Amino acid sequence: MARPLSSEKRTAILEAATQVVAASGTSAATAAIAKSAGVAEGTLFTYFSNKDELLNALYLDIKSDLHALMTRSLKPGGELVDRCRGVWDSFIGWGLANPEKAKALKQLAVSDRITEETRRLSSGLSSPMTAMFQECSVMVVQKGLPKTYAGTLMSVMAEITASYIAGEPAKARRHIRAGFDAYWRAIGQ
Amino acid sequence: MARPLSSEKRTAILEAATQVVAASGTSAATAAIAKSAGVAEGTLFTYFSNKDELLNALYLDIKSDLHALMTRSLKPGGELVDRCRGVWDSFIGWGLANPEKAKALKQLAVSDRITEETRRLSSGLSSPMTAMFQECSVMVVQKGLPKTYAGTLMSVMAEITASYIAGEPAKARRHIRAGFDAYWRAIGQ
Amino acid sequence: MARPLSSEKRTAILEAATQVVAASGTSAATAAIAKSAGVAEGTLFTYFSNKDELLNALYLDIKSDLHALMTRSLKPGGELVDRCRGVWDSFIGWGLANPEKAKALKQLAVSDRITEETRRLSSGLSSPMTAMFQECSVMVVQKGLPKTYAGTLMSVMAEITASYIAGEPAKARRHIRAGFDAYWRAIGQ
Amino acid sequence: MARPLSSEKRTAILEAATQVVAASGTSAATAAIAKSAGVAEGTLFTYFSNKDELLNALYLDIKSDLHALMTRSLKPGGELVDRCRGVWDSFIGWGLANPEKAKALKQLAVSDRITEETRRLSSGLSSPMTAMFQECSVMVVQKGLPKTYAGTLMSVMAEITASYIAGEPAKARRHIRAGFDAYWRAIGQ
DNA sequence: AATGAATGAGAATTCATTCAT
DNA sequence: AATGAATGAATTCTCATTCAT
Repeated sequence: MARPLSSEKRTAILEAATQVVAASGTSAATAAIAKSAGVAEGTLFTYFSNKDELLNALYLDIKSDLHALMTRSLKPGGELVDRCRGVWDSFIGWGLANPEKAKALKQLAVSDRITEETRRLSSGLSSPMTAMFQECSVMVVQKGLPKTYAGTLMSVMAEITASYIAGEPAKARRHIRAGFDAYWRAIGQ
Repeated sequence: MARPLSSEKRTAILEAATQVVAASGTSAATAAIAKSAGVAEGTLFTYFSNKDELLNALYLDIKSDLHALMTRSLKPGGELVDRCRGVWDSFIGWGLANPEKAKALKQLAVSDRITEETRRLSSGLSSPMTAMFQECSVMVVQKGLPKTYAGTLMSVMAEITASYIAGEPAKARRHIRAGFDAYWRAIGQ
Repeated sequence: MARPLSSEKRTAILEAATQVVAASGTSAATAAIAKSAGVAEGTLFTYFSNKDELLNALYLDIKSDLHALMTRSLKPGGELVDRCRGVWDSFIGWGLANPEKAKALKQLAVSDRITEETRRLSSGLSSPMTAMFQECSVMVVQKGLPKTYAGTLMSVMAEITASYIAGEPAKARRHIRAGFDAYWRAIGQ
Repeated sequence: MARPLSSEKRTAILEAATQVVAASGTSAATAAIAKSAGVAEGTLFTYFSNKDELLNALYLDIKSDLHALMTRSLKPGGELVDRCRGVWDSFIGWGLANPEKAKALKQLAVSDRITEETRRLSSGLSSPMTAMFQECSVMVVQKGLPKTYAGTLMSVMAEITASYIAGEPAKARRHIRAGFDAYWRAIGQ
């Protein structure tokens, strides 16, 4: 007993899982993840009782990271449009700075191994952001769109913007700006 | 000439694959697909030389189905906005009418088992639609967005619209209309 | 009914089997043999009721070919040593002229799919040769060796001679002569 | 350090493989080998990464065993003929004492799953024996035979001697003596 | 707690043989 | 008789998970 679970090891496993899932999808072998984390195959299972639990934890971990960043970048006050643009910028910036996390997240998002519970938990992560998108909901509903539309749309539009940037890194700034403008035309004022 | 390869059987396998991939993703077992198609495990491999070939064929098959419908719904002439709305409507209508195909397609689209070649083939399927989105490219480029933006954006916006409809089937009409209006604000005129 | 079994087709299958077994051993697929013979997969089974029967027939076929040649080259009369040398020469000549048959035969000889019955049948094939080796048996028995030693030894010594020739084709004549001389020292006078 | 790889288990697998390959050839199922070794099907693959590796390891293992014995029986000094006879005796003795190893070796020797590399490794196993056959090479070359003839011929002549002994075990001594005498007439003095 | 060997239930694929045409 | 699609048992190998050390 004695030795407590090491959070370093847990982190190492999650980081390794990010790389490996980004590269090979959710069918990545747990042995490959353990090896990449520098721990034994069996050790992985003292931190996560099975592969699904690991994948769900990874999903939450990456989402937390993303939301933490976006929340940090959300200075209260100012025009709604400016705050939204700030979130948009940091959202895309995160994807460019963390391509492996972004890729892993994409894989996890479509996997049926991520439970509804996990998805629910992840969407409740960032209250400041939630609040901001709630402010948007008035505009959005006036247009006949569902309340949560602003958040959902930003997520998918940011993603396609990121993929255009991946193809033309030199034009990143233009894509970011034009992408947000399109977004705002769709839902803003 | 012995028993000829039966296109019914090929179709049955593709249909079974649609169901099974929709339910379990691309990790679905070929045995499960064969069983669901009512053929022997080995028979699957007389129609598709291996699993990857089956998945790629399935991707093309579903895409063809979708594009065929959208092309049919594309009456030449008339305002660009009206033609775009027609495509939008039939795109979403197809997803609602073929939820399994839509779900399977989503899984296939993110799988790295679908080759670049297949993706290329599938995007060249519907020339009338390609032409329509090319008409959009002028507007889109004026807004600083990439040439292919109109098609890409419609695809993701239609998809989120479909998911809202799935949650509130009664409001389908409203979602479809409001969704397209948002789309057109983003890229149109 | 009508059409009788075509001996051409039977021959084609045996020839194809020779090639394919030479190349891939007795684990060669019957489908590969049929294809190489230019007949349908199923047709093979109207000529040979199963794979083992085909392999045994092939063994006998090749052995017959070999024995026929050696019997032809056996002119009656003359010294025993000269007749033996004649058989030796034609034995090795056959292997050099029919490398695929030789290779297939080698594979078949060690396979446990060739029955004892087949092996027995094959050794009784050439009576003139049997007679010659029986003449040898006197010498051989005087040396404390088993009666059938002369035939057995020639078979293995010729085979290693052939493999040396395969490595140094230019020295074929010398290998053939020196090989026989060694053989005759072992069992002759 | 968890359970260490057990050399007992490795040995058990190789022994099981010997039996099974002797009985069924190289097409023996890995499952059958594992079962016969008393380990799980998967365990075989922690000791040998695939079937070919197992077969090659088995080939080397049996050859080592054989060469070790023959090397042990090779007392330095004395006449060449006596040393050769010693090797001959122990070669045949090994085959009689280890019929399964002998049979498995025969199957492996003709299989194309045994690589050139493995064959090369195996022939370099016993340097004392190599040296002895090199001493023979002078005699052999004088007779117009290839340098390596002595070793090659002993191998095949011993093998046919062993098979005669298998048919008449009571006459083992006579076969062994007469066989070697024939061998020595062929290549000696 | 950490390790990694052991396990055995699948997974994809092959293939001899059958059988509808 | 000839064809080749259909069959399903068998094969090699993988992998999440367990468990002895």
